[in-house]
Amino acid sequence: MRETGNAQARPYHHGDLSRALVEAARRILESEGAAALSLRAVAREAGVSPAAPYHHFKDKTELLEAVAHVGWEAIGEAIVEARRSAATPGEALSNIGLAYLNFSRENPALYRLMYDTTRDRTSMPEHAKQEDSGLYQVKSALVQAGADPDDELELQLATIASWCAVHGLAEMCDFKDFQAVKQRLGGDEPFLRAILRHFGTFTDRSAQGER
Amino acid sequence: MRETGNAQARPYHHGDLSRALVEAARRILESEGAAALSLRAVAREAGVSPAAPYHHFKDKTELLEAVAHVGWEAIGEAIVEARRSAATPGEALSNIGLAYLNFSRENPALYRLMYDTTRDRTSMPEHAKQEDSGLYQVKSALVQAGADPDDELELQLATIASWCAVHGLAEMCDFKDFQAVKQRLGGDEPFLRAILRHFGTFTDRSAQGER
DNA sequence: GCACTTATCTAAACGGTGTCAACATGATCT
DNA sequence: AGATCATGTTGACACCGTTTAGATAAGTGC
Repeated sequence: MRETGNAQARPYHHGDLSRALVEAARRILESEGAAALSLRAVAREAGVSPAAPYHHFKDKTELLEAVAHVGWEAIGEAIVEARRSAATPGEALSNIGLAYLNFSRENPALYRLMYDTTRDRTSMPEHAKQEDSGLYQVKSALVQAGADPDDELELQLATIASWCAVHGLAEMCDFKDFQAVKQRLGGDEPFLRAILRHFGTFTDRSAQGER
Repeated sequence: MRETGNAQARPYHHGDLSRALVEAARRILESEGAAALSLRAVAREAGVSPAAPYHHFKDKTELLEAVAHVGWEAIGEAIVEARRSAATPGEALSNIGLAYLNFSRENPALYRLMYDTTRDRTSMPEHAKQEDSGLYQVKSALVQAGADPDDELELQLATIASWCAVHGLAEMCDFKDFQAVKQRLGGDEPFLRAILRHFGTFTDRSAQGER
């Protein structure tokens, strides 16, 4: 009954709350920050009682994980897109890094939430393990940029290093201490590119030195 | 009055609570984790009422910052020591990185707390800005390892990159996804060394390729 | 149509939290 | 001595995550 309007199933009397809750959470995260993201606030924002979410998520944690999930999907899409639009393999690598960083700078609270939930489980988000996911695109981009595809160990090390480096940069890139350097380089993006270039794993291995 | 026993000033009737609170917090952090670190729990552990801490710290945040502070001091000392015990400039660089990583692995909850509080202020901990602090030792170690001391910009970029990379690795190094690689390399330390070697900024610039 | 089951939501409560105002205590100073 | 001020306690407040019990509405079988 009712128009099935929004594409996905809307099962019972309220409309599908779980989606509404996740969206409410994202809204709060953007407008008021992580400190204001209480279960009760999310329920309030969605117009239901504080206990309602417990019929859709066993925990506050589980709700946050759902929010993080959509975040990982979004950043994954941004990465595939960034890679596709690159001219050279070397550019693809730095584009991936830049896409990751742009996402984290545009959604800082969401990115922190994403990372906190994955860190609590001490394991990569599920997407990262699927070939088509956009997160482990780094590995194949490394190969295209000149890494030896037969040296699996070396490849994994380079991938892990890339991941760590770009995550660290994502968390620190807005530190005030870097402002002077940023200005000297002419803005945020040149700064990020410069730092990426210092990470061994984001540089072009095929020797013609991009850009 | 009373024996001045523990070296430092113990001003009023209880003994100096602020130090006791910080130590209580560290104890809780180690034994029960960050989730259990409430102001009330800290007060309980220190044997005072829940409101007592407010005469020494204006906030829970301010108490946590004090805890983080002693953490930064400790990691700084570990870094100077690690650098001192290095034979070559290249070894000094990787030793610094490794000391940082060892500290974060031995005190995971404390390290996370340290980083969370500095991140909330979006600026490096104060120690990092002092020449003798052990944190900006990276810069001078880079010079000794072959970086051009006159190119201030390049030097700062390399330092920032090192910092970001090692922080990212510190946060991710216990991910289960890396266990296979670790085993293949024969343990945690070889793994960490290998990743460090992939960070452009931690490699020896003086061309003789350490180890 | 009906009863019955099941999913969903509400109301009310519990223990825990950060914080504050009011008050008590004891050290220090003149 | 008394006054002052730093330090402590008590008790309250609003908010939090979570659970229990009960209301309501949708789907299912007759």
